[in-house]
Order: sequence, then structure tokens, then C-alpha cells
Amino acid sequence: MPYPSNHSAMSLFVQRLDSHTPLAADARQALLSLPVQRQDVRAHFDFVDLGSSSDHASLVSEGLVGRVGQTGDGRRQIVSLHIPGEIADLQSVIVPQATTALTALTGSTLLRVAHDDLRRVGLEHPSIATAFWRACVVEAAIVAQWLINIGQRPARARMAHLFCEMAARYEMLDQSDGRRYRLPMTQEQLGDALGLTSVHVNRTLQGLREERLVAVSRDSIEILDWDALAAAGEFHRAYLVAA
Amino acid sequence: MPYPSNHSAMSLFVQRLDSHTPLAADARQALLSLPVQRQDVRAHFDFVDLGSSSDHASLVSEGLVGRVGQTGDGRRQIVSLHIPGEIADLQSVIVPQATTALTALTGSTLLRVAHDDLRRVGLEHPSIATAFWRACVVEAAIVAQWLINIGQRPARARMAHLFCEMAARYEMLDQSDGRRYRLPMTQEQLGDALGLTSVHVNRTLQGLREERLVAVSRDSIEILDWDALAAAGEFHRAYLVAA
DNA sequence: CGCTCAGTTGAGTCATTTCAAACGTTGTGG
DNA sequence: CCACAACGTTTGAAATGACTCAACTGAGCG
Repeated sequence: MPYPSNHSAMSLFVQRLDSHTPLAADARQALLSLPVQRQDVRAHFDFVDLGSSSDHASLVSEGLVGRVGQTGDGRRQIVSLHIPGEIADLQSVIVPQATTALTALTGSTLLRVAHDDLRRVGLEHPSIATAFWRACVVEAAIVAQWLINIGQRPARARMAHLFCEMAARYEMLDQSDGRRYRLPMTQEQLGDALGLTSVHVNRTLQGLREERLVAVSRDSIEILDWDALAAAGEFHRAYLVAA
Repeated sequence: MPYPSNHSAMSLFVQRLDSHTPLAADARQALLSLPVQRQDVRAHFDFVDLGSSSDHASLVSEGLVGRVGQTGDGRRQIVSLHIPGEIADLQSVIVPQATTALTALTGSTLLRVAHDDLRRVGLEHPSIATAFWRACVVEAAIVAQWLINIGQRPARARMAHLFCEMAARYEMLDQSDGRRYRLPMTQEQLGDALGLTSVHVNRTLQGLREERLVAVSRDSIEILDWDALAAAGEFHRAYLVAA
């Protein structure tokens, strides 16, 4: 599994923006030459707190990042996952005050990009502003699917859906063949993402393994039977593509 | 409770966009003078289907609209609610293919606004494009809170949270004093929004009534004890404001 | 007046949670 | 290189919140 270098994170991000409606060469170049500040964070560290206002967005370069909300009794809900090449809080460019925290699910490295810079390139290149808007809309569509998943599907289907979605997202970034990819989350974190307890995650995972749908290791997933897994999770990738 | 006339729906929408960062007078006027096409729909009618591509967005003028997803066995999850003065699918301006359906929860009237027109005013007035982007981000923040709500909170808290949120949203549109507002949903639909069955909605609702937190009628909600209800639902309005 | 749709109630069941303990793995410092 | 600490995983048993099924009641409407 490839570990992208610092620079490739930004180029992955641009490539993804570009893939829907191509950006002009100078727009692409403007993005690629934005100054970034590297930040390494250890696992379990909340590097953006709920309610805080920041002056930069965080591009994931290595690791795995989650947007997370918390209830009064300390239960956590992961609201979205962000893999290398994605900006975890692009919406902060336009709404700087965080309505969810950002946490490193595993040791991760981020590239901070100043809001001012992002706004400037958006103004100078309207196609970039449009691409940012669209990226936020696609991200929102993903959250909506999670809501459907968690609101209406039983544990096995939820998990299958998540595994399919992450495979498809890695594939879109050309970081996986769609079968095997990095997912360095604990079962506890998986539970926080799926609205389940870690105990139930454990048992559900065992079920999927016994059915020979997936093979799971400490930090990666291998899908053994895509069709069966997609059927189990009722996964249809249309919502990701933003056709 | 006021029933806004056709024209006031658009002015409510503009007023809301305007309230964060004021739009220039000509930008505001450009929005207000956009041509709209009136559409009346009866309760339970899906006026935008999953996967369809439309050439217009739907501004709610009267009634109540839900964005809804469906699982294979027919279970429905309402992903967001839209009251008069809101565009239910503003994101369709930039991603025309619907990843969720749009349904009228009660008899409703919509004002269709052409995507082309919305894009045009966005290009002519960058502040409008920015406002659209922000509106989508705020909407996404709401969906994320629903995910936290449904993923981690028990039935009583979920319901309390929803009632508080809707009160706050009506209040922001100056359509309620924050105590009493229209919510013309069946208990079945409430269940679809909260990830509960209608039976459980019924019993949970009775609980809230017996606690004297709310009074519920066929199509409206009255909050009797705001502080207690907000505490029960752990509701904090920060995520709505987009300060 | 009868039909339909929404709300209400009861009883039994099930998926998931809770609690608690044991086990395995990894990294670290003596 | 071993011992230990920290963390994550696995297992069992009991409790429970929410669901299912099924029937009944009430309101609105042609």
C-alpha cells in the first residue's frame, strides 16, 4: 500500500477536484503552489476542537482523520472519515467555526492551508470556488448516506456499506484497486462511526469474516467478495461520483 | 401561525441568505426578481426521484418537504426537513443528479427556480455564489447533527433535539416566537426522520407530553419548557447559526 | 354512513448494549 | 532480552431499548 509523500497529498486533492470539471492549467497550478504547513499528530488527538475557529483547513497527507461529535455522556459519533488527499474541513473556509471536532484516528500528518489563501485562489479562479462548493456538496451527500445507513440498516449492512464506500473512495483517488485498502481504525472507532458498541462491532466483523466477504487486519481491509458485500450493504456508488 | 404568500417564500429565503453577510442591493434584487414556477403537490408525493436530474431547484413556499433515502426493504430515512423559505435542494444547482429523493410530507406548494438562472446570478454576483455555498455548508452541518443524534442518542433525546432544532429554524426565519410552530408530520414520518418506528414514536411522544415538555397537535408543536427540552435533547444552536 | 388514514395500546421478541473478565500484541525501559 | 504496561481484541451472560405483530379507536371526508 503506497504511503503518499507530502506533495502528493495536494496533487491528489487537486486531481480529484479536477476530475469532475477540469480546472484551467493556471488554476491547478495556483492550488499546487499554495504554501502549506506540516503538522504531525498522534492517534486519538483532537487537532480541531468543537466550537473553535481556525484560520486554516487541514489536508490529510498520511493517516486517517475523522470529524466527530460528542454527546453529554461522552459517546462519540464519527460523522465522516478523511483519507490522504482529502481536505477534512473544507467547509471551514466559508464557516470557520467548527460544528464538529477533527480527530486523528491514527498517527497522521496534516498539511495546513490558510483560509485566506484558499479564498484568494477561489476569487481569482471562479472554477476553483465552484469546485470547492461541489466538493462540500459531495461530502454532504456522503454524510446523508451515513444517516440512512445508521438510521435504517442493521449492523451487518452498516458495516458492509462503510467498507464498500471506503474502497470506492480510495479507488477514486487511484490509491487502491478497489479490493484492498488501508483503514487504520480500532474496533472502538469503527463503532463510533457506525453507531454501534465495540463489542457488537467485534461480533459483526467476525460474521463478515466467516462469510468470507472480507479479510480484516489491524490497519487494512481486503474485500474478498465485492458483489456479495455490496449487496449486503446495499451499496450503490452513484452518490460518490457527483456525475 | 402565518401562511406565507408565494412571494414571501422567496423573500424569506433571500433574507436568510442576507442575514449572515449582507448582499448588495442589486444582488438581492436579482434574486427576488428571478422567475419561478409554482407547483402544488399533495402529501406523500415524491416530486424529485432518487437518481433523477432536474433543471430547477425547489423553494418551499407552503407545507413541509423532506429529503429522503430508502433501503432495499422499503424503510425510509428522512435526511433533512425543509420549511417555507428554504430551498430543499440547493445543492442540485451544482450536482444536478439527486442522491436523495424529495417528498412532500404534507400538501405543499413549491416554487421552481431554474438552475440556469441560479447559476447566472451566482456568476454575476459572486456574493450570491458565496451565500449559496454557505447555505449548503450550514445544511450539511445540520445533517451531521442528525447523524450524531440518531447514532448516539436514545429516542427521547432524539425527539427533543429535533423539536428544538425546528423551533430554532422557524425562529431564524422570523416565523415563530420559538415556542410554537407548524410541524405537519405524521408519527410515521417522525419515525422516518428519527430512525424509529411509529409505535415507538407514539410512546416517546406520550412521555414528553406527560413530562409537560411539549404539547403536540396534528400539525404543530408547542414547547412548554424550553430549557428542559433543550437539556433532554442536548440542543445547542451553535451549529445552525454559522457565526 | 362507511371508508381510509392516523393514532393508540398490549404482548412477545430480538438486536444491541452493558458489564466484566480474559487474552493477545506492541512498545518500552530496565 | 525479559518484564511490564498500555492498548486493543475477544468472549460470556444478563439486561434493555426498540421492534414486530396485531388489534382497536378515533378523526376526517366523500
